[in-house]
Amino acid sequence: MTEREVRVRFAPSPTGPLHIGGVRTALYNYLLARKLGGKMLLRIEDTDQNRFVPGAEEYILEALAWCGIVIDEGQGVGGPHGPYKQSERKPMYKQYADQLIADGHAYYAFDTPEELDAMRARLQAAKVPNPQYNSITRAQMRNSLTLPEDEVKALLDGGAQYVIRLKVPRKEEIRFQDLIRGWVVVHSSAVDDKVLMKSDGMPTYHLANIVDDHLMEISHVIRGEEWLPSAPLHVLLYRYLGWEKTMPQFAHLPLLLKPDGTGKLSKRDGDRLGFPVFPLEWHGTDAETGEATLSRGYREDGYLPEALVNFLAFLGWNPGTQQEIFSMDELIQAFSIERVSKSPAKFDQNKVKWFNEHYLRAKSNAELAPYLLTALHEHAIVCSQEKAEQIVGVMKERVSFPNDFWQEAKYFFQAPTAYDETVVSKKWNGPVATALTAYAEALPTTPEVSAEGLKTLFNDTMAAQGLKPGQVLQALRVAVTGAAAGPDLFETLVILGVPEVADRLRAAVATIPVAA
RNA sequence: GGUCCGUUCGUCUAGGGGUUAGGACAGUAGAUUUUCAUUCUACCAACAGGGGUUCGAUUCCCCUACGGACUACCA
Repeated sequence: MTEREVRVRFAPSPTGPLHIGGVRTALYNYLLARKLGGKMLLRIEDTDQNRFVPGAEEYILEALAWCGIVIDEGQGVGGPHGPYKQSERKPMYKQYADQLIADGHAYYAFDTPEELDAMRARLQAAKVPNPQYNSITRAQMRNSLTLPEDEVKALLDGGAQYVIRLKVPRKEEIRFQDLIRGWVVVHSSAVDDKVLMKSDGMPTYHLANIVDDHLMEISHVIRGEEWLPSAPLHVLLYRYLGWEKTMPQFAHLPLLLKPDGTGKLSKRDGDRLGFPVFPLEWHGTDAETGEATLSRGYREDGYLPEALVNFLAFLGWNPGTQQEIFSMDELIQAFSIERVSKSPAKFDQNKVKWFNEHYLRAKSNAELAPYLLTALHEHAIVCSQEKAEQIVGVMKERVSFPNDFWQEAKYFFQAPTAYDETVVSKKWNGPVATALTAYAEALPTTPEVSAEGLKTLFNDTMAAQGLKPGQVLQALRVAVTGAAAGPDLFETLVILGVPEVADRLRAAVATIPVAA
């Protein structure tokens, strides 16, 4: 390949929310495009009108944007090769099917679904290993290869329903080089006479895909492994259409597998597995019952897009170095399609979580504060930006998701209504209660409202009470927060503020009974 | 069933004819910490099996097993 502009495309079907495997496919396409200075296209493959799902296209656009995958050309962006939605390109495909027929590489088929079923049943009964419409069986079917010319003409003129099928040669080795797998060789007898044009006048995936990739000057086709079996068919199409010289290079990505059992990760696995398989939340309807369904999304679950992207990039690829943390720009620099592995990868929930914690901790308090503020707002709690930043600052080391901030930091806004039993029973007693009362009294006199200042005051007060700080510390935390564990206690007190701490101490001493 | 693809620690993977088979996540233990978490340190843990080729194979070849994808007028 010399001097050809690199143009890759992500071509999903709008049949529902884009799932995480699709996001990875898009990501690899994007990384390659950027790495090689090429273009990333987005094409919507909606040739199946029955499976169209409203909102799916918008979802795809939003999900890619959230992940930071930028589309250079295509649906939602525009460009010189539009339209980028196949249903809007419908009139463009027929001529290529006609050309194939004229060249003897395709033919009309008039078989009804019932006739096709009957054929398959017949072959099955005859123990034919692989029942298909092919170079052998087409001789027994009703098509323009078996029917007299005038009858075919009459059928076509009479408006009979027909499809156009590719005439796959009987004995031919079809080979192509896959960027990830090397040479792949398939015998043409394993490929059936695929339908190219459906009876509703729409092309099938195979035709539309090849025509569009050609017209859009796609240089690399990077897609999931589920397409590998039909790649030989696509090679045939390029050849018969006369486009073999500019045929894109293929790269078939290994699949993403379910973390538990076996099989590829599917849209349905979401709730069952307890983690999202979609980038964004999806409001759908159950196909059977028609009831509204809600599928979790990484975004709503509190994952940072950079964490998801970093994790996904490493599922099936690695740079060959020990570095694991990569920003999008670093991924672009390091990416190469040759280093994509051949074997499928199981989804690892722990690893995504780890990536998320990493990116969460790397964020500034100012960046994190909005997450807390949003939750606070939902609970009608007013909080300053400054205080929110302080809180996330002490909390970010201990949470996995920004969504956890509210839950973990509740006591900054609400005085405890219950006190941790274990600590109370072990650490709470008369002298401790007295000492805490003394501390509450002393607090307003502290020369310095800082973690250091409050700690010094605490130590001095305890000394005066004849107690060691360690004997009272735990009780202090429980009295103020209700919890047994949390971030640095004196930092917490500073954020709470002296008057509030003093109030809470008095309340605790008044409510917690002293063991006899 | 048929065709195709795949197989290194529990998971993601590095490596590659001669290595103590490396890293990360998880797990375990310890250190630090007023606590939990963080952080740090250590430990645990793998070349699916069988044949070749070779002085030598986890690495190359073949077979078997296992896993997966595909096998629609769905993509």
